[in-house]
Amino acid sequence: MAKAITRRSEDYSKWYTDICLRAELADYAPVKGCMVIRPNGYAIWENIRNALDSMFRETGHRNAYFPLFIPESFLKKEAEHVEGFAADCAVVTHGGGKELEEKLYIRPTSETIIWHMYKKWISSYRDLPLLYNQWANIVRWEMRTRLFLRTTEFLWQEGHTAHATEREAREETLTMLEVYRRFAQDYMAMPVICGKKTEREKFAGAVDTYSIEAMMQDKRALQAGTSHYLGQNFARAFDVQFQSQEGRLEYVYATSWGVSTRLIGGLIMTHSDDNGLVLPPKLAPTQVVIVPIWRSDQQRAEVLEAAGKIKSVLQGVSVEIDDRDNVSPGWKFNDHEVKGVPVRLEIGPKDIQNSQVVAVRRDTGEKSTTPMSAAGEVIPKLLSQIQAALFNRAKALLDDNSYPVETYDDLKSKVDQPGGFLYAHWCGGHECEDRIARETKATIRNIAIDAPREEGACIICGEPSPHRVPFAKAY
RNA sequence: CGGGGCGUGGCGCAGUUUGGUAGCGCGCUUGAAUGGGGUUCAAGAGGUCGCCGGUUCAAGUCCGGCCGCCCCGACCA
Repeated sequence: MAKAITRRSEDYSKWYTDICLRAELADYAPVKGCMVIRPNGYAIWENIRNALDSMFRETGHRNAYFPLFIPESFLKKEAEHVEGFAADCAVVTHGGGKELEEKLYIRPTSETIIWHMYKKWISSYRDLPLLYNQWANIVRWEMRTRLFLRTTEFLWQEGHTAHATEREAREETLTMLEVYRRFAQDYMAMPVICGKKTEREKFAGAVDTYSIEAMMQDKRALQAGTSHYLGQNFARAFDVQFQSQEGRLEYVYATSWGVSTRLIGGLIMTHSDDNGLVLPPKLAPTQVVIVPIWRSDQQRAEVLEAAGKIKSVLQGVSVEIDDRDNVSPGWKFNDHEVKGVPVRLEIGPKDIQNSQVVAVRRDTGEKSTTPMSAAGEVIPKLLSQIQAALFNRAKALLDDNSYPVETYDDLKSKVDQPGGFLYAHWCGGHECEDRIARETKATIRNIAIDAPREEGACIICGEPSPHRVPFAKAY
């Protein structure tokens, strides 16, 4: 018996790490806080990237690439931004064996260098909007790291757009938030709540930050994507003005938005179980694995031939035939379970005889028998059923663990056990929010744009509150 | 930065208390049988015990120093 995966009930955090390592998604790199994304993990990232990339294209964006190094002076141009990021940066002081005249920061995010360039490219309303995105790596010197969820270096996508009007920029911010919501729901099978971050939680340099927030199986929140309305902050800092149709000189309005490899952490903690990784079919690198079973060489040939036929019938489905001869079928079952392949097909001599195939769902473990002739229709259908079932299960967890709390004592007693999203009245004041965060470690995840109006009193100060906001502990 | 843990074949660990020929399990290689839920047997390969210094006839083990990683917390996506 190989070493078992730690059970969620025993140690959720250890379980998470076990999944990452055992499913061979990632491994620890020699540098503290850094990880290697292994092919199994990277293939998921590629699927995420491909899906998002086409959604970005459909909304009019183009990809570009900006450099890794940012001159120190750039980072200092926007006051809040430097305060938020400067301390978390890796800094290059030497190059080519000489001390540099100006230090180079490894980008923690690219607003500054991008807005430096936008100044060159924007002079008229005719140059707007600029709708750029880049896929890149960034570095933030975090104190405490966790595979995928928070690593020193990580991969992400950052959109940076420039607009002539506030209205247009605000629309863009919400459009991209909606893209993220749709992606989370349709591809990751991960339901999220959308809304605006509080002042305390917003991005350094933004006017408004919006986020999608998911609930993990331990009922903690995961901020899974952010979309910022930057107003004219960066345009002013980098002096990016344009001449409007009316001939006035105006500062450009900006947005930025991003998701990262953290999404893979979210994917793991949303769907996986004590037996290993569980992946939604739409993002699974291998959607179907065929495990052929044989004894004699003749059976081997027959079974492999049947497996090949099934594979060829499943056009548009990512199918792998596991024909390894050095491990037993039972070993393979386990292996693909740990690695999260959504559907396993077993084909052995018995099945050949009955001209059928046995299908096993990763999410439920349910076995079914399908006539080989029907596999072409049944299997794709099964994959979409799994995709839907995963979403429904996650949605049920989110719904079942979102509930109102009426008093601060109530919140305090429930924030750890049972946990979840605790909806409470809040006056909107920074002090009340801060006290709750300090004393309970629960933060306001976001404020729904269409939060139903409900008059109430702040659970801290008693001042009027127009609606409830969700408090939760977050990753 | 504070607290905890760990550094010994590829991986997981024992051995350190009481100094005396470096071990176990898994994996790997070869062969045979096996094959519908982590298969069995046999034979092999593989280690300057994190680094530097000291004590000693003799150090994985004792002493001093250093380095690194992981986990928990403060910071954050």
